[in-house]
Amino acid sequence: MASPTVFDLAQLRRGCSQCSLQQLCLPAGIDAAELAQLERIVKRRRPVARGERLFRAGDALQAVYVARDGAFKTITGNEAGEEQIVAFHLPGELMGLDALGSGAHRCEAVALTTAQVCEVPFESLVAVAQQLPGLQQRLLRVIGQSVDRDRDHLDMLVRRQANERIALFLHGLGARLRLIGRSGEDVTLPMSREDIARFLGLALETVSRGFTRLQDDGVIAVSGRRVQILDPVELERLAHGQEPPPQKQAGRAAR
Amino acid sequence: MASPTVFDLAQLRRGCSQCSLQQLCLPAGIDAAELAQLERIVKRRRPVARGERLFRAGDALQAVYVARDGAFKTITGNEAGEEQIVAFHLPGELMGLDALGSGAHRCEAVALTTAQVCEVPFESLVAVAQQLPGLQQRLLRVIGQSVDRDRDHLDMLVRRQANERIALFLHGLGARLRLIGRSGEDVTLPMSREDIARFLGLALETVSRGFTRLQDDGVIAVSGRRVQILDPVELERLAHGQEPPPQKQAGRAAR
DNA sequence: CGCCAAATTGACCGAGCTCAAAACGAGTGG
DNA sequence: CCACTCGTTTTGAGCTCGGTCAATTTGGCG
Repeated sequence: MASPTVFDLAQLRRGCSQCSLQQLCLPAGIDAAELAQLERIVKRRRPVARGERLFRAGDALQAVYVARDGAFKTITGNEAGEEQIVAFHLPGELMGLDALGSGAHRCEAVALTTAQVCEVPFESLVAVAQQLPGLQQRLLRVIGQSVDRDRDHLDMLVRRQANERIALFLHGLGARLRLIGRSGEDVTLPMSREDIARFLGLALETVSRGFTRLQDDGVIAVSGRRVQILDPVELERLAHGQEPPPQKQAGRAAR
Repeated sequence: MASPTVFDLAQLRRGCSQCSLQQLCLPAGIDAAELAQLERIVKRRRPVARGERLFRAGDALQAVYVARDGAFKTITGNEAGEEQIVAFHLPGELMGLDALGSGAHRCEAVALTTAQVCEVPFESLVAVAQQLPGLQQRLLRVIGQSVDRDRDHLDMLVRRQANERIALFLHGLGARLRLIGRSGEDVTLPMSREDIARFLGLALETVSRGFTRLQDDGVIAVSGRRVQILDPVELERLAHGQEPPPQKQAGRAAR
């Protein structure tokens, strides 16, 4: 929305050295010569359309992926057919590591919006990492960060009230958006209420009610997928399980 | 129980090449020369007592650990002070990888029973892996398997009924025990009901009731921490969300 | 303007949490 | 061998949070 979305071939060709995610993505902390070697194996793909899949469950591990912009969800199909959301992926966050254990993907990566994706053939990545200690360490760290996000997700699901989960979700999303230089206080959610519900282990109605509650309490302002964090401090309090103080500034009594 | 538990110094000194976990642990799939190089950096520690900690939250990443026998839990402290159980670790399953992302441990590893532990200094491990492609791949795979277990845990917690979680837990534990050559049908649980509850995101009373229910239905026999799987097929059905058939063989009507 | 998907709101109900008490088992000491 | 204690586990009873079903409302788009 903010920037023109014309099809910019030049931008498409830009390498890691000019990518705004350089400090967050695999290239972080390796020197110029090493960067060149990494760049040689990275493929940049043309835009991925909303709903398109990078890989499917059962696919052999060919490559790992990083979005330059846009957003993805990784999902697994419950044997009941219901889809469960494993993670959301923002730009700079690696996708495809779920195949490390068995060599085949356990989930599918679906684009939530149109997106630009870098693809790194896995064999080449491992081979290059073998030669470059810096990249090797970087790779382990990126994997670790992905595990950390999974852990945060887990913390969100265990023994937490619905409202707590929702606050935690908004809080965490804001923090990650700020990391990639976007506002964490004025967010246009790339995912539906149903996606959020399936991520948080709640019914979609509960998510909707939670949003409404936060709005009534003056913590956020919601308009469809646009969410503004009005009171980050209070949001953080709620995320950590504190009940809202009995009386609040915004008009809740007046319905 | 089966083998004498005298303090066996010789066994303590035995290297990876004679370890029964060789096929599951890091050494799997690397050749003899490589194995020797790995062995050089592995430290074997004397027994760890029940309740002892391998590392604490916030500790810098020094080493990763593998139990040769015994069992561990990794826990994180809820800010509320309540401990949340992140994972249980059986022999051959790596511990300490939670520090990969930030360089510091996010959780603590606590021994559930007396245990024998191998300690692998992390820096050395990475350095050796740098030189040995086989070990490098092995390391990534072991990390991946650990992520897979986390994923299974997550699947257990999201949108699953209490009874389903419990069945899934027993089923998964049995499968992992069978992998290390122990019976999956006759298990002495190393953890308390409370530990299980904190792992499954349930109240301990709910876990206890779930066990009783499974016993009443003739699926398992429970006696304290001893659990026998009487009907593995039915257990698997329950684990996958199927309700028990209306009429069961065992006497439930007769209380 | 009308259509369809997404989101909100309402009403009801049941799984599972909480509080409470009893039963059990493993030590410990007389 | 029994009595006593302490921790773990089981069982019971009631209530609440959040799921389910259903009816609107909203918003995007042809």
